Amino acid sequence: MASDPPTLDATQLGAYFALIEASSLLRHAVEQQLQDVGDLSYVQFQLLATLGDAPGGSRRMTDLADGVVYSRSGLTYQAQTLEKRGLVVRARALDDERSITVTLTDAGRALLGEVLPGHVGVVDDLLLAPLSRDDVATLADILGRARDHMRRTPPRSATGRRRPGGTATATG
Amino acid sequence: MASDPPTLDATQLGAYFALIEASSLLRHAVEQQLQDVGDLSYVQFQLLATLGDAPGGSRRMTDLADGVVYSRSGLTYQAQTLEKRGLVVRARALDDERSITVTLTDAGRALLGEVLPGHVGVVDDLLLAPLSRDDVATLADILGRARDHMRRTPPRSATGRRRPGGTATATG
DNA sequence: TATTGTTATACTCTATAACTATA
DNA sequence: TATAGTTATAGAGTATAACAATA
Repeated sequence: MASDPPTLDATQLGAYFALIEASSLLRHAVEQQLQDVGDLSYVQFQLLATLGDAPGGSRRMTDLADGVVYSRSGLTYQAQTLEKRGLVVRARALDDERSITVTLTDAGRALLGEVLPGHVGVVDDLLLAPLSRDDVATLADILGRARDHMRRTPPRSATGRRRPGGTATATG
Repeated sequence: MASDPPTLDATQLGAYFALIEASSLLRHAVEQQLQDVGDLSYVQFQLLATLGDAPGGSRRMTDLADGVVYSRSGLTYQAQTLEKRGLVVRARALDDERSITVTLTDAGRALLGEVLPGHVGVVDDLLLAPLSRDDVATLADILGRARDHMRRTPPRSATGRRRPGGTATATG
């Protein structure tokens, strides 16, 4: 009658831990480089890079949030920070008066260009170096599927699995 | 004469982005569960779990830090927090008077047991669900190699790649 | 001198709730 | 009413530097 498998086998654990630790190490190294070279946090870099890929360097706030930030106020905070530094500009959207359009400035694009080579260098040296061409393709495929699945899967706060029994607080 | 490949090809970018986004989504979901059920941050959970795997539930502070925390003061902070909640105990090490041994308490182990099923559930539902058995094994292999490589690779702050040319600050 | 760990401090970031304005 | 975004605020976490104690 038990519906939850309470454990993972060794392989599953290995995949999970490897994912967490590899991404953590990579992210830490990348953050270091971005901070050193561009005085940017990773989130800020992601926002700039997202804008850099967008047509006209513009995106609505809501669209910008996508996979990068998990709360609206957090995005507002970062957008303000970037705007103060002159890396982006915010303006009301033309069609929808509620929306704000965030646009990459020349300075923002320049900084992106300054930071990018080193960024790529870190990813190259740390993540890609020990992997074959096939490995990289396989990794992209598997993790791509996992990511797509996670995107589709809603947070299950009120779903099934809660805590089993008693009180959760462990002392005071 | 160019030594830095300034870009990644589509596959490499795909692998990198998929890694970052998948791990970010997974981590966010797991953090939510840990917070809800055990009032634990991910780092705190990692520390408890590391102790749970250690012989006698004990580790020296330095050893505990390993892949989890990137500064000593950060570890001290977390260890204090966990100790205040009665989840771990700290005591001077027997052999080396400088060292502190951190030990999981019964309450700590209990909380770990309370949190673990849901934790596994999230990993199962979010990461493993869309993957075949082979995918998982492959993922563990590839990311395991990447992680091992990163562990061995020292941070290259003073190494080769710095910023290319002019000033990095983009405005003020 | 090098290592282990703590403290003080300052800062970044995130999230929640209340709020404004437009659709 | 629902959506887009901001503000106020509070809390968690992190890192640096100075410090004490042991090896």
